Amino acid sequence: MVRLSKKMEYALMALKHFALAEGGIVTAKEISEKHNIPYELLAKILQKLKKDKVLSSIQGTKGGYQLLKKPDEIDLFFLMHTIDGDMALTECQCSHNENGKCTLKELCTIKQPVTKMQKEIEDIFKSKTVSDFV
Amino acid sequence: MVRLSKKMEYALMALKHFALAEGGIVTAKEISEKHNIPYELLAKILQKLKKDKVLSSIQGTKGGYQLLKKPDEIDLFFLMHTIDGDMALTECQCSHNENGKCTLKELCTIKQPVTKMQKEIEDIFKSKTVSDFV
DNA sequence: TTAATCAAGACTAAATTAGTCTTATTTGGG
DNA sequence: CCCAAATAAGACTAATTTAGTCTTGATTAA
Repeated sequence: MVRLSKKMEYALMALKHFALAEGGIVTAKEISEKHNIPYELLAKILQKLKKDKVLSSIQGTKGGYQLLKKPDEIDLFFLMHTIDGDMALTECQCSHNENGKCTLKELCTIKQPVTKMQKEIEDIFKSKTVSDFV
Repeated sequence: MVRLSKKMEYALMALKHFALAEGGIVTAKEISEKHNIPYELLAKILQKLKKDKVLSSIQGTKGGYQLLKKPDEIDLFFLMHTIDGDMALTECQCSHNENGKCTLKELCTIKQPVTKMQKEIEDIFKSKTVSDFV
């Protein structure tokens, strides 16, 4: 099954919200309530986005988050890495398995064409940015 | 995370095996042993492929499976449906949720662009056939 | 009759994903 | 100074999905 994680959906919804706020400060609570996203979960997503320099944060009362990058500078491939970690179509393609952890090893007879397909799907994700979702 | 299921990998490996057997009868056991695929799991995959007219089966001793379709007639989109069921990038895109089961409902603000992206990814799957994996 | 095979469904286990809880820390304002 | 509202971070639990196993039965060539 090929599917965006809930986290990715939430991240996109949140980033759309930030984009529409046009640089203003927005709190996790505001986004959580407006879009019906579990607060704690959203908070962690925003923290990840901060860690990867997509957002900046302001602590304390009157605090919140702000967009650091422009919506059209945030592509979905980057976002997937930030939110979900490695994106790979099959186990043997992802980076932490390059050194022979894939149980199929040389027995796996479909690796090459899968790699090609992987590339094509990655390109789709790279070609989409948050601005496409606003 | 976007990833092919193990079942899809196994199905592709098995179908490649059938393709190379050029119409000959192949048993589940043979494929299972040669490619290190759990027998019972593979057996169920082959049964699904039979149900969707990709393979035909012959029961009894000397039995086995045979390709019914040509490798280039079996595209990965069809295969995903056969093996994994619905393929949808987000919950609200998949057919069994059309009637309002998606918890985000109208609150979901990213539906349209996701639908477009979904279409592009589906097109990639439709453009690949088993013959690309042989 | 027996052994090898497909057929089918129930069951269990493992892995992943989603969501919650708890305990800080920061900071503006009364 | 203290409180309330906010971010920060990690442990924990729950739910879902995926992978794999077990069992029982039917078919058929030798």
